[in-house]
Amino acid sequence: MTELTDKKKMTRIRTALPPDEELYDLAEVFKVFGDQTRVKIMYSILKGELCVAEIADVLDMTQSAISHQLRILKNAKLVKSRRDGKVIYYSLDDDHVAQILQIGTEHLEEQNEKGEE
Amino acid sequence: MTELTDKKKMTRIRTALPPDEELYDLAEVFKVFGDQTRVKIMYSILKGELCVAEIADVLDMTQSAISHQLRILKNAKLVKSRRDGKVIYYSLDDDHVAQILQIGTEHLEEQNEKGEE
DNA sequence: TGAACATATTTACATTTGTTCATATGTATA
DNA sequence: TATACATATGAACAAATGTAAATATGTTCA
Repeated sequence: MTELTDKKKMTRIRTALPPDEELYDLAEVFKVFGDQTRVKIMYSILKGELCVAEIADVLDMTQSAISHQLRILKNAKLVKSRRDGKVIYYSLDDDHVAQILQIGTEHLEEQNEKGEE
Repeated sequence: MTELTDKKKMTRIRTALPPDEELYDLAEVFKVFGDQTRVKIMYSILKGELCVAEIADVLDMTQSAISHQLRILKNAKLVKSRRDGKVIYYSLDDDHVAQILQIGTEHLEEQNEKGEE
């Protein structure tokens, strides 16, 4: 007599999952990574801080658009800011941000290699 | 005579960015990570493969919903599948997927610690 | 082959998300 | 304090995204 699914095993796996709240937060963080403009902003400040106007110049977008995305990035704690007079400089908040960008890029490269075979 | 932005510096940074197509693809991958259900699915199969019905059982969701999300995960090459009779088993596609989940979780923990201070 | 089962797909809908334009806030300095 | 400058915000709209219900596909085995 076999069951469709091994209830005990499924319960074990379900119990081992991180709490819902943590998984929710995790998804929220990745959601912030999931936009081309924001990825570009993060890459722009990967090597050093830039102010809003500079980022807008690099990406050739309006100051308003950049400011909006920077707020989202800052709320998610992916970037931090520092004021110097009337200029506000933005940089990546912690090392994990660069790491995630890096591993994501590696993943893409690996998948591309696989695809070429 | 100072400029608002140092055009040469901005051009240098702009030129150093990965090509647009790559940044687009990167954002697309993270977009797939940016959903609670998909994060849960990936965590469910972190330690070993499961079939659709089992995942549906673990997450207490319909088979249809899980199947939809699995297709999105598979298109993004985040999970792979293997058929055994009529059952299809899903597992993480490559090690980067687990790494990204891991670093994302670390990021959250670090930010939570900062917040508690 | 046909019935039963596991998974996939289609369609339609509601919600979320990104962008733009206009305007507001806050800071430095004359 | 008035002005100029750098950045932030609000509202409105278009586009992308997730979900649910119904149905289709593909596989096994009697």
